Amino acid sequence: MEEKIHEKIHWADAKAAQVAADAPQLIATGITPSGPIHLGNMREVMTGDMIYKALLKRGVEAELVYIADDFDPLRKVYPFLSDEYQKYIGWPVSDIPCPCGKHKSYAEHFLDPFLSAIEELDIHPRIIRTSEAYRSGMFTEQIKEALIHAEDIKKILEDVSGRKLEEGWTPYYPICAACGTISRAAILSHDIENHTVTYKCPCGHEGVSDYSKGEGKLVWRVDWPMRWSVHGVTVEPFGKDHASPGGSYDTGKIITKEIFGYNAPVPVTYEWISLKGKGEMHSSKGVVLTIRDMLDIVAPEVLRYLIAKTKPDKTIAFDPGMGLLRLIDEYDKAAVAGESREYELSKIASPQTTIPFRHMVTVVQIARTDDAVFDILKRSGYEIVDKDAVLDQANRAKVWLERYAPEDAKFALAESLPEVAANEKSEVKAAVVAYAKIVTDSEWKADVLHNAVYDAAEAAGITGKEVFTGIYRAFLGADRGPRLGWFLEALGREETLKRLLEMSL
RNA sequence: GGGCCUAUAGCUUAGUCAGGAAUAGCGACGGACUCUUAAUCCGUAGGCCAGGGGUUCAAAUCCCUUUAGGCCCGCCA
Repeated sequence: MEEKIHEKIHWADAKAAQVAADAPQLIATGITPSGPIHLGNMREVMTGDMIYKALLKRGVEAELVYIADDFDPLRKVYPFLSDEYQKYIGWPVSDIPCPCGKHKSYAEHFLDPFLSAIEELDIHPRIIRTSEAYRSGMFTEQIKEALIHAEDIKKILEDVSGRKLEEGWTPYYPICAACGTISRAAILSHDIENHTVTYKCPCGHEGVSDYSKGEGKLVWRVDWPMRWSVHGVTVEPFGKDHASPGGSYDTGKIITKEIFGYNAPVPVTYEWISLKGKGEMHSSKGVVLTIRDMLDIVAPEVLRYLIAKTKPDKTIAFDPGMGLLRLIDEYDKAAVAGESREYELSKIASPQTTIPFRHMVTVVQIARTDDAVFDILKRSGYEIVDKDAVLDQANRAKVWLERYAPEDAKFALAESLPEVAANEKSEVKAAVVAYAKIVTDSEWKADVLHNAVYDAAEAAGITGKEVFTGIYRAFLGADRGPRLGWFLEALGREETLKRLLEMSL
């Protein structure tokens, strides 16, 4: 009897259930720091982290590592680089000078902000730098095997991917002692005893490369399966580009088995994240929202929620405008309900506020100073538990308004009575002034203030709409604005009355 | 050219592996709160499951095909 059980299993738990529970698991993630590390890249690390947490929850021993592929060569002068970088093309990014001069290398320049960002996201992997791994000699035996079995590897690559490699192909690329590039140098001889090869670089230089000292690296399609075997990787998320048949996972699976005697990790393929209206994110094309950019406007748990709620094989079209507000609302709801698995995987131990982000967006547009933010919030009945958390949230709201908010989410408090209000019809002016009188002594509460509008309108014999518009014009010079009662509550009695009474002139 | 993935309500999406009455959220619409004004609560509508064909008692689900978009096969992680 096949009963169809439709209990919802979160993708991270489903993946975690695929691995052996009785053996320690190593989840590997990795990115090449050749440019700004963006939201799309972050999906890899977050995906790994969620599976890691799902494994721990199942009681499986697990570790998360982040492998920084800083030994990869710079491929071209990206749009964000100066032309001077032309001369570093082909160099390992760990050996290229930092663009800003503050970091040890080009690689660290991009790695540093990324590593601090993932800390904020409550992701704490062990960091492995490929350049250090190669130079430590930990791959020596495997590189030796790869060189010895170059023909076998070549055959696997040709069979599985269906392409043709040139005569004399080897999986090892030395770093040329003369030009510094990881080039397709021809390997002339291999001294197994002393783990060295002699090569002839396209630049003309002939030299010796000692692979126990990291004087060269394996080509990606061999490098990857080699690392699985050395590090003991059992689960690995990677982009869909690696996942196609004949792609590097397919070839890696066979290479790691036949050359290195190791079983390929459980694959987790993930889709790209695109920017709504702007297309996919590519650091090389300059279409990028870095993780730092994101954390400037979104709390880390919300970012985690975005990844947690979307299965890895689904494309995410991220909308940093109104879509972001929706996402935050959705997260807040999930947080209040407090029981979904998505929420569990998203929440982190960071300081929280109870203030809805949408409200904060209004508040920061009224407040001129940080202190004013606190005053307004207190007036609106919010308890300030953690001042720093509130200020963080206020800053995110400000940055959001500045960079991503659509025009109709923004308003500006006029310094004095706007012309459009001064020229208001006399009935409306009278009603607005009447409104001011009604609320002068009433309780300063949003719903009270809001309802009083209707009273004033009725008394004046005009519609509520006209009074609303009149009041918005008085403060914003616009016909619409944030929900009035809540807006005035935030603004405060004194300022409200002062401005409204100017309408009587 | 060869291979693969994706397509479900206006939007986001569950369900596809193991075929058995189409999920949910947002939005829209309607209502409630003395109330159209970025809130809350309640309710309603909205889908030939991309198109076509087939297998089956039964298809979003399996097979074939068409269309649209994406990815890989250029050693690029």
